[in-house]
Amino acid sequence: MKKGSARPYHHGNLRAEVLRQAEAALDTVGYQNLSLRELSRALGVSHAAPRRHFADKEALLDALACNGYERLHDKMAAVVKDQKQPFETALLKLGRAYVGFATSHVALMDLMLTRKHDEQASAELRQKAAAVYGLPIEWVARAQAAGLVVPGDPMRLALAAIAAVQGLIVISNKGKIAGIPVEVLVEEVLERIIFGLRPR
Amino acid sequence: MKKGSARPYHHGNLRAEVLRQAEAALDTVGYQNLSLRELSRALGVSHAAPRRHFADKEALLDALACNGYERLHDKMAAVVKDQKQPFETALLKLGRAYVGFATSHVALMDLMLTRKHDEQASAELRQKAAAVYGLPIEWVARAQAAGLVVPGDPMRLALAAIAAVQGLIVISNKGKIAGIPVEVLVEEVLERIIFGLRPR
DNA sequence: ACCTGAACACCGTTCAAGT
DNA sequence: ACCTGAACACCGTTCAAGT
Repeated sequence: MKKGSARPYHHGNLRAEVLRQAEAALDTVGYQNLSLRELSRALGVSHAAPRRHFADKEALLDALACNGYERLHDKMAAVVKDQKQPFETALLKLGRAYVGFATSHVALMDLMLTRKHDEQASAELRQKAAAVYGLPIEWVARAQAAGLVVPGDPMRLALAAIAAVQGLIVISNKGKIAGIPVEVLVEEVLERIIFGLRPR
Repeated sequence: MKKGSARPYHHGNLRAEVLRQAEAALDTVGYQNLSLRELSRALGVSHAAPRRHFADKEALLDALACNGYERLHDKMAAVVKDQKQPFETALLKLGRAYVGFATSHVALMDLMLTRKHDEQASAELRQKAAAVYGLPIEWVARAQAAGLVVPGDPMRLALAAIAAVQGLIVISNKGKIAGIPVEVLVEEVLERIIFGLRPR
């Protein structure tokens, strides 16, 4: 193989390539240990090249998290596309989708949660994260309109369900709690919470 | 040579000093950006000195997290010391204590949660974390014995409450969700979950 | 416009040597 | 036993220069 002849000077799609490579590395090294220099090396590019597309490491992490929230939202929105399914079904499906994403993208989810609270998080990231949490809130509001859920601020009512699902993921280790898969536990927990939301 | 001096070089008990300095730095820089060299500098000690007491940076973080779980457990155990208080009261107090600790030690809590899942986390850390989660489980078991909670595995029943409290903390930003203090929300959420645990 | 390569100021970790 | 100081192999970031 001839040195230097393997790649054109202008990579052409470096931004996308860096993101792809970074996410691939995420699950093996964790987001803490992502190295811009190592990513550049893996892509056969100088260590300063990514700078053209990401102002700094934070910007790359932000873009990764943003992309994650986008995919998570798409996945969740898809399972509640059918507006005619029962409220309980929709909420369970949303929980399952969230948990499914979290367990299959552990490091990415970790990054997403961490960056969402960062002072310097982009407005885009905040907006994409809010869209995810908006889905269950919307369904609670819908259920209220149908008289299936006690009256009150839909956001505050949905919070028990959202927090529980989020908490299960945080507490869990490699998708399990005390040996039981989170996929199983999320059903139990959500059913109990749905019961607690019923008009008395 | 018999020494009257309590400190061999610079510090008598470097281990304790490093831990203290590290926790002080935690809330200003976040656990991600803790630097052993900077801690050493602040303590007026060589950058290699802490190594005598902490095998590596992970060991220091592990010790910090361990210490955190110990204090959290003490705080939670104290509020349920009175074995005669009602089940609901005890669970609410446990939730408040957990949230109170988390909101007043944001960076430390972040570290504790992260390290608990780490492959290389010490057995001591795991045990101390488990003790914390054992407290609400114990109270669910107690309530079951009194016929106040539906039958079933106490751990799985307590999980909705534990997960919800944990989730509120993770979702929250600087102790608030949508502008509402987590201290307020945790009461609402726990009351709803307690309702869901009642025998039907 | 996009990328390189040297330079700078930091890290964590190791280790022979000092006290 | 406890700590130092130099050394090593990494970082992220900056910037003049190349294509």
